[in-house]
Amino acid sequence: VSLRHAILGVLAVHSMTGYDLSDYLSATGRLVYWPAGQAQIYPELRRMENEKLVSAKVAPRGKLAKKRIYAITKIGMEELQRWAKEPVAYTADRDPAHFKVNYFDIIPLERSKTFFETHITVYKARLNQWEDLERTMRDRSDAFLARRLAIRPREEHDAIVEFRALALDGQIARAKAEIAWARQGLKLIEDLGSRRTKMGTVPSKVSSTKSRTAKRSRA
Amino acid sequence: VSLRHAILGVLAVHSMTGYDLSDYLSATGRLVYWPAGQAQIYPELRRMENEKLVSAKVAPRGKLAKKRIYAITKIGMEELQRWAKEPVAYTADRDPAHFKVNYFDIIPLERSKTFFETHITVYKARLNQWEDLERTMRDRSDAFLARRLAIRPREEHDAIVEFRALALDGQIARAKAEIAWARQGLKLIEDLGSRRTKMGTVPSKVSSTKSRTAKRSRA
DNA sequence: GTAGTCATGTAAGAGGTTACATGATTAG
DNA sequence: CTAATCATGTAACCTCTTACATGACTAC
Repeated sequence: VSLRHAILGVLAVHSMTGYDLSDYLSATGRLVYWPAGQAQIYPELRRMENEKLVSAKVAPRGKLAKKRIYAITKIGMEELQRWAKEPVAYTADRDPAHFKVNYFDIIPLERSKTFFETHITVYKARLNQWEDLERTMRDRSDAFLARRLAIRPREEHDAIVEFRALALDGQIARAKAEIAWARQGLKLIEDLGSRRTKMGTVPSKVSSTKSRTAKRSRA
Repeated sequence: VSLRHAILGVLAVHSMTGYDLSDYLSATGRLVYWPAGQAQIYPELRRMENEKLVSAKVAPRGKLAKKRIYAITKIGMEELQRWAKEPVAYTADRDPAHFKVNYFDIIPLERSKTFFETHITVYKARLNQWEDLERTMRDRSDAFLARRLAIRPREEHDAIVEFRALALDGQIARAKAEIAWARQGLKLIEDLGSRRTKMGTVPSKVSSTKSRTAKRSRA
């Protein structure tokens, strides 16, 4: 149960509606990033309200409409701390991308190449995202962090920032590892391409991806 | 849908029962590692049978009992290839361990220390597991790989081994990144501990942030 | 003969995704 | 006036996990 604690983590800093919560959690560049759709948020908030982890204040929106602004309760704060202390449950890491590479011997090399290029693109985007966030955090210009710091004693500020940065470093390290791995993949494809040309068209120099029927055997 | 393709990947090399499949996929040191319980395997096999991706041969087991030995069909092989060519769907990576570190400012340093030590233990075990597997693969002593190679032309053997090794390298790189990150965490804790002099004490009582005024009561 | 393994399943539930439904409010 | 945004939800479905149910077989 981690969505619940992501919600508590946000509400501990700033009360907001379910709509805003979904927005906050799902947007990139957020200190508490745990993407969740409205279909997940609204029912969860109701459950949390029943368990007194959060409290809702019904506020008017315009003339007729209303909205429910959720705030964390004392019980909610305690639950957040209890969960933070608790060890994480390590689940088997099944990575669909890594897994798929097992079967690249039965597809054209061109496809594998595209795969690794996409992989690099995806993780470079994520890397940038995390690095940007860490920067706005370290110079204390992130609004959410500033608010978090404002409600905590000054002597804790360093620890708060360092732990948040460390959390981001975990994501950053992973992204870097994925990029390096994908580059290793591209290198392998190049090597195999110059060695054989049986399963698919191989761009040995510049891409001349015209015919797949070219069959050359070496040695 | 990836369990389905893990199953096809195994059956492409060796026909077996649902029981054996669950065993194979879930055991460490397996080339096709995609842990799945029987509750997942059996219904999936039935669905796959309906779609003609696999075929079952009912074989006797002892005198009265029977078992269903599943084999991959031509359609199944085609589906495996189709899926291998298809790009992977990248989902948001939510890592509960990285996420939790965000909240280490509200728990005792001792707890955080335990967390990182556990993290290192977990990923060292995984690292060993993958490295062992890669070794038994590279020297061609893995039984599953040997069987895979036996049914493929010799000139493909290198590519098969290299791609499987690459897949493992992805897991290995990730494990190494996690270990390095956790060590960074331990170092941070040491630094914070020496700054604070009081090791293992809660920074301050968690107070409700509901009131943004300076209303903090010590319970 | 009993314990552990082989073998096949069902039930319930957690967590997440996609799509749909509804209506008020605000910005241009 | 219209479109985008704010706001709250429901329904269906997918994947995975945990627990339970059943019974035959094998090793000791």
